[in-house]
Amino acid sequence: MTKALLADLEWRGLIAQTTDREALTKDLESNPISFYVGFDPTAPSLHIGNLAVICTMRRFQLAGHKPIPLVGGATGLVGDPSGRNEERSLNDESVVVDWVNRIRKQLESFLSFEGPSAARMANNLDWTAPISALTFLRDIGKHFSVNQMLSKDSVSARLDGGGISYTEFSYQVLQALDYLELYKRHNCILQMGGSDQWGNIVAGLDLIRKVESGSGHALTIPLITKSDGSKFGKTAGGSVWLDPEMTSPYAFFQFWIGMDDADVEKLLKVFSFKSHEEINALLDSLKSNPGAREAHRALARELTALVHGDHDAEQAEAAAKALFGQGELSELDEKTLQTTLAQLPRTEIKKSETIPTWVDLLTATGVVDSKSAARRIVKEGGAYLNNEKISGEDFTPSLDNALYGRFFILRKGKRDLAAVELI
RNA sequence: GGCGGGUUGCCCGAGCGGCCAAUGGGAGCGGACUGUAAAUCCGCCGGCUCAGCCUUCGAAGGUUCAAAUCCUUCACCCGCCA
Repeated sequence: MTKALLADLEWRGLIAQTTDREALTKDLESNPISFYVGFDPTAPSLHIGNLAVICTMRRFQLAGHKPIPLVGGATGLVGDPSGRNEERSLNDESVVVDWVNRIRKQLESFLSFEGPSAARMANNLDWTAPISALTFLRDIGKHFSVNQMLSKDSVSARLDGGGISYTEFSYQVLQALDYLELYKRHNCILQMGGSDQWGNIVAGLDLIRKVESGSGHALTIPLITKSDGSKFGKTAGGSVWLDPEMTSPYAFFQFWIGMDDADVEKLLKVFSFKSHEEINALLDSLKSNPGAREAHRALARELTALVHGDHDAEQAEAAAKALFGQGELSELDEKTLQTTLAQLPRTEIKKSETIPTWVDLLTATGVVDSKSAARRIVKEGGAYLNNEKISGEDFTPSLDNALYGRFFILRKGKRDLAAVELI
């Protein structure tokens, strides 16, 4: 499989750009290499946009290479200008430290830290923090030509647009230093990243050449795009996060299930660890029997399991089946119902108090922004209680409607569900 | 520093004293069709104690029975000149 690694990536559409392809192929095929991918802590969690490169890292490890996931404890304090037309606002140091820890933990679950190709976690704060400003300017800065720095896409875009601070302008130097450090410490000879990272990665290669007379490789993967032009990984509710507290496994599962048919082929290839044959079989099914949605289901199942574990993936799928199945909700046993509802947006009311109207309940779950919005849903005929359509803006569920005496399932439209528990 | 243009609801963008919660497009939402898809069609799309009321058109003041629309000051953006 090692030999076929790049070919496999190619087939999956995962290669945007590489440095000398032949040299890279040769290095990958002759020996296991160390390679790194950096993740800056810009939020408390990684999101689905990070997943393609994470999966790619995993593919490299499965092929016998040694991953160095790097969390940008230092670079996260500075801010990467790549792909942004505005200056980032700086986050508090304590916040970044917290995010570093959380992201490190998330990354750990995708890689193996044992065996011959064990992964090794890195944090660029380790070597960046101790450097004095003078050392930095004399030993590192001297190798950078401002002329070249200005020509990078990430910088020139900003020169034309909203401007750039000295802080963010320096970002590429820090990232270059990371590559140099990892090259020196662990003989890391490949850096991967999203296609917007090309400039930063190449800056590192230049630095390695100048300081160590060494050489390495760069590989970028394309930005995942959707066929309708909208941004992959964004939903109405915002980003799809990998943290189950921020995006429930159920919502995560639904994200994949709801994908356009037109995008499924690309997504399966990018994200699935199935063999080419298996993937092709799923794609055949998608063409011949689209209504069955087998490819969607396989994709959702596999990725939810990868990110949240088998158990949560099964729960999410079971929940989907229960809530969207043709079966009666009342046929679900209490325990299944409870675990299913646990993943939905929810609210609680006291049994002793008067039950609020459907509109008030839905508003309380946060599925709609305002009461007016909830009223509109009722007026337009998109309001359901326990999968049965209701009407009348003042409709109020009664205790008799409660499943097992304590649950209401509210539905808005076709697939937006929320749970109410009577306590 | 001088002169001119601009700042409108999630985004783009009309409106230029009353008929304006504000045209149109996009996004989003609901319905129909279908497959928890796409396309299409229909409807909705500031809030609320909802046949009424309240708060919006960069900010603050002012004129008027009445202002997003007129005046003043301030802030930011964009052109031309220096």
